[in-house]
Amino acid sequence: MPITAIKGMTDIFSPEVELWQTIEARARELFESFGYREIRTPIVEKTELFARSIGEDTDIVQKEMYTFPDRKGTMLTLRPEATASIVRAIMQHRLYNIPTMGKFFAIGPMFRYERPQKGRYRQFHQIDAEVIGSKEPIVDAEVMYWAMLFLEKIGIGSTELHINSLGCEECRMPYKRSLVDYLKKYEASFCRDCQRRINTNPLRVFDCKIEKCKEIVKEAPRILEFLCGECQKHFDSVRFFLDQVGCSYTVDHHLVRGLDYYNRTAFEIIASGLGAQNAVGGGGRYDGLFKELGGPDIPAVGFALGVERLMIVLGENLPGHEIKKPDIYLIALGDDAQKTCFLIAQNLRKKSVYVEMGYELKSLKSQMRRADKFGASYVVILGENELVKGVAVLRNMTTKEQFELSLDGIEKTLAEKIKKE
RNA sequence: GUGGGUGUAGCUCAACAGGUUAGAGCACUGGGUUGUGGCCCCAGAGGCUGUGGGUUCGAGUCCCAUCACUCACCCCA
Repeated sequence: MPITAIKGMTDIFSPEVELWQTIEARARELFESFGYREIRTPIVEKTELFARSIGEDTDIVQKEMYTFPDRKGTMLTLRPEATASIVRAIMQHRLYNIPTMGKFFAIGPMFRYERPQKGRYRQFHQIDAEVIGSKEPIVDAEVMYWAMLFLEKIGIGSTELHINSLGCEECRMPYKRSLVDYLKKYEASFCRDCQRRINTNPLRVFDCKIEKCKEIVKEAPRILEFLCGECQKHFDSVRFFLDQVGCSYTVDHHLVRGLDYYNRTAFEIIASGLGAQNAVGGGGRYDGLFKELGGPDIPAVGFALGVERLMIVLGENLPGHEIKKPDIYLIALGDDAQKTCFLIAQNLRKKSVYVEMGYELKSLKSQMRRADKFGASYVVILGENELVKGVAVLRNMTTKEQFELSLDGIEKTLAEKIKKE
């Protein structure tokens, strides 16, 4: 096997690909009900876009991006997430000026140079949604509701919605200070990773899986106690609307997001069966991002679902997926018969009949076996004898009944027969 | 980047404590009377045992290295 796919990048083919198609179709349907419009942005962007939006100091930007110069030396990056590109596109085309266009969705591949493991790949796919132009908490709630409803619709019922508020600039700084002060007191007791985190990204200490660290963190100050009046009001309101639609959730004080642009509402959807990578989706509010990227001051909320992770969670409970079976399998015996069959096949397909045919001139027996493997409903046999008589044999594969059909207008006869069933 | 696990036929797996031409099931190809599928029967094809070294009279089996896959850390969807 000389050339294989790149590490962490997978080929998707039947029968899984059909499942991908339905998942995507369901997402599109549901987006439509909520008024989302699709947006397709390039997979490659200038590196600067991601560096500025996601944050220079984040892991994604520091060590996980596929970055390379193009032939003129411009630094480009394969998108590691969708939000930055979408925000860029909205700004570039001033889409925020169109009153009916505030909700966008995108489905496609993302790239991160990480060590692959269960539920984590270097090329992975996201279903992404972004709502721009409103700072209202009602939107946050609706966005989360979409995600939970979608999961339910595709058969993933047992998930947990975790929410938290990250506050705004005003309340986050005092909180961070207070948290760092607290953590520093116990610095020596933390694991090496956490000791590092205290300085680099103190909020992440909450995620540590080591018992000792968890123990200390339990008593740490909570962001929610530091929220300013506005942020508190916002968060309460988000909760109110979630309650109203019967969307259950847990407030997770430890929930932190790895991208710098989030503020206020942050959420994650956790599912079992995923191993260590247990989030099927996550998102939050990013009111400052447009401005940060040099655009107008436009508030926004968004989220992404990991398609591969959805697949893992669906696991065995995949919605039954029948691969389409041919209506007719054409068997030709001999060169002349094959020429006629070829024409019949194409004519039938023009009439939207699913036709398979034996391209190899093999024995009738082996062609019948192949027709059976395809699960064809009917087989049409055309050999020398039939050709002379100007007929073809039609065999019903379930009843085993067979009779001759005139070759004259045979496509019409067959197409009508198929459509009647 | 750091650890652990695993690499034998297209797939799923065998091969006693190192011992002849590495096996099975499924899948594949052909056949079981001239041109009729599923079940069954027969036959066939398919592997430099991931790769490279080493130990040994002898290595799929033991050792080292390397690569790939996988799980976990880290981080995230």
